[in-house]
Amino acid sequence: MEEGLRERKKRETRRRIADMAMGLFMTKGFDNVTVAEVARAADVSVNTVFNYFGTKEDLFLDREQELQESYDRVVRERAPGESVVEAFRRDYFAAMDAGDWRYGFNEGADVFSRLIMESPSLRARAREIDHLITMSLAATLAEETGADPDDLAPELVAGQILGLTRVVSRHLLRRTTAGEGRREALAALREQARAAFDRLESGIGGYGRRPVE
Amino acid sequence: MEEGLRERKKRETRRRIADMAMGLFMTKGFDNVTVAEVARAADVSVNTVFNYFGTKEDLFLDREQELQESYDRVVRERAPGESVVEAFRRDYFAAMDAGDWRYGFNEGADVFSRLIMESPSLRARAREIDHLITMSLAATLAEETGADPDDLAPELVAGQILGLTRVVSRHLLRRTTAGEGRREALAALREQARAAFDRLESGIGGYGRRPVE
DNA sequence: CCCTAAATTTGGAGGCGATGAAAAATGATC
DNA sequence: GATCATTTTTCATCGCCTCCAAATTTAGGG
Repeated sequence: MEEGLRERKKRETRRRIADMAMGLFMTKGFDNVTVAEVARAADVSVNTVFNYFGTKEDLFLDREQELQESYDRVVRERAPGESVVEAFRRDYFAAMDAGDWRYGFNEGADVFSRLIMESPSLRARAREIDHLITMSLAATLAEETGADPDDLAPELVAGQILGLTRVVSRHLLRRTTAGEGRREALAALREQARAAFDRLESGIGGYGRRPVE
Repeated sequence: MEEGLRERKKRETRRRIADMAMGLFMTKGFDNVTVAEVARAADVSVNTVFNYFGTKEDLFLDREQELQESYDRVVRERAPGESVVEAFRRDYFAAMDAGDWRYGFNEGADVFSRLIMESPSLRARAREIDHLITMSLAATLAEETGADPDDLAPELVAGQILGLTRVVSRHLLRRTTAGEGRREALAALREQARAAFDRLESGIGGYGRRPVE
């Protein structure tokens, strides 16, 4: 009894709902699709949709929660002699080469991101998830470094690192959206990511220093 | 015709709605107050409430938008020879001494913050405002430093600085909520804020470096 | 097979935030 | 005081979401 009929049907229903929803969102935009519409397309009742997904937003941002585990692993599996930032730098550049979806480097990530940007409720939910992921990473950092519970460093470091990846990846979206070829945009991004990580490592103490008159 | 009766009444109505709303929110919690309730308390119709405030959340977070201008000024009015981070450090510590509400140092900021934390929709809206403020600060930084439009430094620096203030200020809330006296909590916070700004200036390049085996 | 217990799905009623349009009230203007 | 513009109200409606009870489906044992 590895997997009963019940379990399989549940998994299938969940997937059918999510797939139908994504299809509708992609073609019509998130706010122009009602939950009733999704339910009809998936051939279930509205209540069943809310049975599997807490909110309409979760229909769209289903996979985002997996990121949490991914980032935690980057820290935990960093190499001997490697700092946390170095580990993320390595992970980020590897993701660029591999077209990893975690940082928005996959084909079609632009459509996905644009849909989020265009919907206030999706933006809000995405930010909430970002925050949860940051807190999770902070907890992992605190555990890995044996930090004091009152030490703010883990939370600050987590915020700075993830903030960096989000800003840099968002810039890629801006460029491709502006019509620039994906190839050139990625090449330019590599340089900007390098500079960003460098600045993160060496600090921004002198940034924008006003000259003495 | 400095100010007609019309203008005055509008201002009064707006204020009455905001005040009544805040009073209800404080005593019953944000999610336990309906817009209809606010309207009744302010003696207007529901539509009038939405006439003055775009959403229910804006009833609560009315003043937050002023922060934008405030942070921009910190950058623009930094002293000769002073870097951006130094200017914010100075502003932040001055605010601590003055009990400034901008960073949550005023009396009663804890109640305010707790209400935000406890309501998902308020949290979401607060984060959206945070993001807008960060983007505004980034634009100011770009202008002040004459940065290239493709330079990500302004956005990254803005995010790091404001992220720092939010994390540190949130820690004060955690401490006072835990029962610690405001006096001691503030004293401890000073040291933590100093460490946080130092780390921001000098970078986190070596953070969490795993020892070579 | 049949029966029962448990899980899943459904329908219906309703609350709440938000929008839109037309009617009513109020202030401004001449 | 009549007229015009603005503001407020009323009324209708939509969409997300919750709660509850009834109906359906599956699991497991006789």
